[in-house]
This record gives sequence, structure tokens and C-alpha cells, in this order.
Amino acid sequence: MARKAKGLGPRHHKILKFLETTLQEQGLPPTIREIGDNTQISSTSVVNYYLEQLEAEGYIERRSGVSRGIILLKNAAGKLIEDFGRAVDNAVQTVLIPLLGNIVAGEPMPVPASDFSYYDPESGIDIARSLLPAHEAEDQLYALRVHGDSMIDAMINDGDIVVMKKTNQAKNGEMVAIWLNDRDETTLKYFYRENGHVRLQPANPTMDAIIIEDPRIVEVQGKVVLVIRQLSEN
Amino acid sequence: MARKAKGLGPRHHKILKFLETTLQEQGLPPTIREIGDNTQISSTSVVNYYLEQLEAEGYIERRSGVSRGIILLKNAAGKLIEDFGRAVDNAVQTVLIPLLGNIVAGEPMPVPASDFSYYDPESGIDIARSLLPAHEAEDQLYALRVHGDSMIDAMINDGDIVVMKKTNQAKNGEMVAIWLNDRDETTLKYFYRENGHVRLQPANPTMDAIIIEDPRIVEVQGKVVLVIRQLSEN
DNA sequence: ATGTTATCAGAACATATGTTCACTGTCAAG
DNA sequence: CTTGACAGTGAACATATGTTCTGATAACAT
Repeated sequence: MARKAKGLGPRHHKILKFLETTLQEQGLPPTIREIGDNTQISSTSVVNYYLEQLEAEGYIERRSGVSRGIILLKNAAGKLIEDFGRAVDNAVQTVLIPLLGNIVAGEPMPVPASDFSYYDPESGIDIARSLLPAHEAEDQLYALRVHGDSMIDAMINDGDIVVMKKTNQAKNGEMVAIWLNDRDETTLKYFYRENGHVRLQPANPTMDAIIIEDPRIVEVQGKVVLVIRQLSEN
Repeated sequence: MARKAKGLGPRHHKILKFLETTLQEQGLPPTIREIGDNTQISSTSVVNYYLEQLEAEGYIERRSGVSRGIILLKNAAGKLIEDFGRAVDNAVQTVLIPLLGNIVAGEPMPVPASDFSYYDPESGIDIARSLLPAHEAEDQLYALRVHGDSMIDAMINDGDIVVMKKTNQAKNGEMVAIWLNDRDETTLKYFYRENGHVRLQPANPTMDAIIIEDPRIVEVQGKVVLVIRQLSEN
């Protein structure tokens, strides 16, 4: 029953196939004995024997001493498999940002606790990481939905989603969310500190800036990172 | 150090996070001891204790007696995890949408050829699939960057990115890109066809609609699906 | 104070699983 | 025929890993 080992034999293929389906159906790689059972190989050593060959041929990668430590690199057709890591890496080119609540002009907007790494699991939005500023600390980001037309002068509509970064100080030129103590109002404006006073500039170029003489009545809640408007399909 | 078990504590989250990253980076679930090492839990029994709770809460599934038999069902944010097979299949939860050019008011906006499945790969933006309408045909989507202030009445700013779907007919209530033949102008408006004429309604509720008596001078270029505004970090 | 519950440590234990070895059979080349 | 490479068996072994048990500790309710 001997045979010159040229390329892959039926058993190699059977094993690769089984590796693939097991990964898909079970979510984790099989053990040597599981492979044996499902490929009519009665001995663990023979399975091991084939696995060594498959590794030498570059089809799999093995972690010695690690249970189920088999990583599929190429499938039976020789096609490159994205291993789970890379597959999910791709999936994780997207960041889940917690949607903490609504912005309503007349009431303070929700601000997360200082450590909100565990947030309400029921709502969040996916954002491709490439849309975010490069070195933004992901865990300082949160999102709010705008209710009402109060942010029109910030060019933000009813229903828009605003992604914010938690901070309580603004640099000049940044768009920030501000709570105005004196008039109980939340607003989104470009922030400028100029010789003693604060200038809040609306995003809409047709509108005029607000000058606040007393900086103490502006409370910076966060910095706007991204605005998203989804047009519902009708 | 006792604490009433309400929802998930920091350790639950730490474990879920670790499960997620391990799956991503290693391609297979961790052992109980690995979890312990990476979450500052010194006892396997304690890890087991938390895993039981996570299973009860529906975050994971465990295979008793199976090494590394932990299947992640929901991540720390409570989001459902696609099982391995699906994860490999749609490795991309993110869609790369070609950025075809700019919208400038005074010139016709770029419209893709009917088959633009092969586009310039160097310019494109990633959009999480979940941000797009559910059954949108991905290959009919393209993006444009808005130049200038001409879209202010559509609540769209200089620099904003507009994701569009190629179409040349609009349904009532959709926001569409329109080329107005008579005045050589591109505009984004809500579209309504009403007894003989076309009403183009600006998104900005403070502005008035345009009534076009002759429907032939409106050319629908595409339907707006998403608007994105990135605030550059200074 | 007392008992209860949630949380944790440490160890012992059982078993799941990778590794290795001695041995057998087949076939082709020398 | 003999030899060696290839294929395979079965078992023993080592260890990686899940499971369980005994106690401790702290917060909380009674």
C-alpha cells in the first residue's frame, strides 16, 4: 500500500476539509483524535504524521503543546484562508461606539462617567476606524443622537448622530459641545478663546458668532469628532 | 469586597474583551488559565465562576469537558458575534465605497459609469455595513466630497462626504442629487413630485422649497444614502 | 451580633489532548 | 532477497486543561 509522497494524498485533503468545516461549524479547531474519528484514521500518531506533512507544506500551522493548536493557512484547494485573526481583524476595522442618549437643546446632554468602558450594551453604532482621527482614544468616544432642530446653526439636523470625545477643555478651532450655564442650553459650536472672552462660532457661515464675556458660564462637555446623517430609505 | 450582582462587573467585561482579542489574535479560544493570567484572576475556579455567569447571561456558550470550549456569542458591548464561518465569509463588515470626486455647485457632479465595480482603489472610504440601509446594493454606492458652501441649504458643509446610490429616478421624500439643466447647477434636495410639477425641498427647515414646473430640467443623478462630516483634530 | 451571599484563593482531581515509541506491512530500488 | 522509505497500528506517556472541593473574606440584611 505504499505510495510515493507527491503533493497531497486523499487523506491530506480529507484532513484539510475537516479542518475547514470544523472551524466553520464549531468555531474552534479539532483535536487530533477528532480528526482521526472523522477521517477514518484510527491512530493519533498517524494523524500527527499527516499534520506534520501539512505543516511542512505550508497548509497549516501548529502550536506545539497547545490543545487544538492548529491554524489553517490554505484550504484543500490551496487557496489562502484568512485565518480567524485576520478575518476578525477586518471585522474590527470597525469600532463600536456607545450611543448614550440624545441631545436636546433644553436639557443637559448625557456625558459618560469618567470610566465608561462598560456601557449599556443595548445600543451602539459601528464606525469604520479609518473614519476616526488617527490617534483618537477609542474608549473616550461616545455618540449622541440629535433631537429637534436646535442644532441647525451647527449644520446638524434632527436625527443626526454626533460622535464625541469626552473632554472638558477645548482648543481653539475645535467644534465642541457646550453647556451654557446662564441660559440652560446645550449647543455645538466652534470654540475660540480670544483675549479674555470666548467666541462661539456657528458652523453655518451665514450665522453670527456668540461672544461670551465670562468664560465661567461655558462648560465644555466634549469635542465633536464625527457627524453622521443617515437618510432613511423610503 | 462583596457586591450585588447586577449586570456585568468589570471582570466580566475584562474577560469578554480578552475572549474577543484572543479569538482575533490567536484564532482559537483561550484556556481558563490563560484567561486568569490576562485578567489578574489568580484562581481557575474564579475564572470558571465568572464564565458560568457569562454563560447564564447568554454572552458565551461552553462545551463541557472540551478544552478551549468557549464560544463567544455577544461581545462586551452586547453585540452579537457572528460565528466563525460567517466571520470568515464576510470578513468585511465594512464596505469600501469609492470616492469618485467632488461636488461643486457650478459643474456637473461625477456620476459613475453603469458598471463601476472596478474603481480606483486608492481613494475610497470605509463605511460600516450597519450604517447603510439594509438591502442597499453595495456596488451601486459611491461617495463624493462637497466643495464649497453651496450645499448649505441641504445642511451639508464644505468638506462633508456624501454617500450616494446611483439611480436616475427618485421616489417622493428621498434626498437626491439633482442637476438643474436650466441653471447649470448641482443641488441636493428632498424630492417631491406633485401634480405636474416637482418640488425640491431643502433639508434646512428654515429655507423655502423650489418649485420646478417643467420636470424635464431636473436630472436625478443619485439618491443620498449617508452624509459624513469629519471634524479634523487640531 | 448573626447569618447569608457574593467573591476569591489554592489545591486536588479527572480527563482531554498532544507527543512519542515500538512494532507491522507494503512496495520499489539495488 | 534485502533494504529502506512510506504508511499505518496501538499503546504508553506527559502535560494541558476543565472540574470540583475546602476554606477564607467582606459586604449586606436581619
